[in-house]
Amino acid sequence: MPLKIHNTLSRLKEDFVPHAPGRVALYVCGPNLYDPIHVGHAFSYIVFDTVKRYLRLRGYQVRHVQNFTDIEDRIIAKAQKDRVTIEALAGTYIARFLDEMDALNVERADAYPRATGVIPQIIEITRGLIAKGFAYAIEGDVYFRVRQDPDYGKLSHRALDAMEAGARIEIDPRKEDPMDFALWKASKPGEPSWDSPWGKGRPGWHIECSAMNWVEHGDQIDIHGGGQDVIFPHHENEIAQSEAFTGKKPFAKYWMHNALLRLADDTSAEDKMSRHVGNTLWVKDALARHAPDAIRLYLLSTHYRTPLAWTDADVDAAARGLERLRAAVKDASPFHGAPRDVTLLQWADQTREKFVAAMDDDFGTPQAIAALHDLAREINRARGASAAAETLAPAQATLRELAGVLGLTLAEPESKMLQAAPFIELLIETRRQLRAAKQFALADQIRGELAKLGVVLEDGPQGTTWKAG
RNA sequence: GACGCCGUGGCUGAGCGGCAAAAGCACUCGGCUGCAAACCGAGUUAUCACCGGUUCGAAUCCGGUCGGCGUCUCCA
Repeated sequence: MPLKIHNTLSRLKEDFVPHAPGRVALYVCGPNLYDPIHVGHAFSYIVFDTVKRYLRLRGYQVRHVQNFTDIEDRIIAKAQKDRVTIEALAGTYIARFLDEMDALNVERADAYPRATGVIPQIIEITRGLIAKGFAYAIEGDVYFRVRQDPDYGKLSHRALDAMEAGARIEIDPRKEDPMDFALWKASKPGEPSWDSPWGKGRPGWHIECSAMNWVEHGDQIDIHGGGQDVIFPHHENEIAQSEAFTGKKPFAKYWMHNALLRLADDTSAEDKMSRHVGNTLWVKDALARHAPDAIRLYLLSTHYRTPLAWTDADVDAAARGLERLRAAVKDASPFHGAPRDVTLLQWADQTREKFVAAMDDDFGTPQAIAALHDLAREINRARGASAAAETLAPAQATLRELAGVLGLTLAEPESKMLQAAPFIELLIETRRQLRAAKQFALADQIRGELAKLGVVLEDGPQGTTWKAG
């Protein structure tokens, strides 16, 4: 069975066949560096991190490129407001971005090109487009001539004439068509600028992605990803520029767009999370409240093309579900009573099949997660029946591996009570002796008092363990 | 106005023409335990928004209604 991917271009699920067998060129839209990222961004990056991990499980060699847009109107404005250079501003947010991605177990991309790093190529593409009649220069600006591109609108499925009716920005009378967009903008005094054949200026908003793709991947790529909010105009324009410049179609074979995360606010109205609207939850704040695994499990529990409204209560519910998966991969029982049982192995194999079938269908993470829960239950059941370690281990390895495809570590959360550990162990030992002496009232008191301090004791056949509650 | 998306048990959320409508959270009862927790088992909440149609058969397809949402040069 082939992997199927929903392609925004065709609005259909298509069999995935990359240009080069076994290799995938993946480009994911990265952040504009004028602010930290919020969990909506993180959702997109987690989705495509999962896509990448799954492609690898499917045997593909993936080259993943993610851009940093470090020159743009808002960045310039923010840098001026903060009285720093755009380089310094970008550097600050890039460092923070990488830290936050690491924390969320989002694998690093193979390359992180920056818009300001591809200025010569941007100029080259712009010149090429002018030479081919796809662009024109006016007073230091260069615009793309949308009427020259008969395919314009094919990604967002819009007709040029229909769009003009809804245009709500002031029309620049110098442009041949209101929909023509800037490839290069003449710089205003005090703004960062680069020399070009059209005078001092800087890139428009869309051209940098065409240039970075061209530099990192070449004329054509396999998968281009991003949020649904950048389908138009950003990706539409990117296609127009790239295909007009290289003459090769399609620029990207599969366009994947994740639905937008919403944030339920106090009035219970749910709006798209957006830096412009102001209803954002910074990744940093989300990480302060929730474990990375819980955040990922929560975000992936809905299909990536279905809108999701973030609530802390739902993330907490996901965290409790995560506990079951964690419990299943804990150390196997050291008892050797039961014979090695093949039933559990069959469950593991079946889970792998269900997982792959779910992910093959346009990355069906909700069903993939359900399969993981099914396997966890079987493992726990087998352990409850005193299954031997060698029976549990292969199934646990499968669970770990598949959870890993979703970027879940299943690691115990870092204890904030490491300092207290020796004292807790001491209390546990004291309590063990009390229990041995049937002094249950005192033993229960210790357990109860520790619980109040956020330490949960669990008595098992092999003794008592504790965790931060 | 144009182009789309969504409405499934208390909550989250799969399924998208035909096995008893996944899975998680919550809840109830039972097992295990000195008692708990964790885990396991059993179970309760579903007129699949509403109306009509197509079909042997629809949550799933078609038409309409109501409600919610996205994009239409700020946006992951």
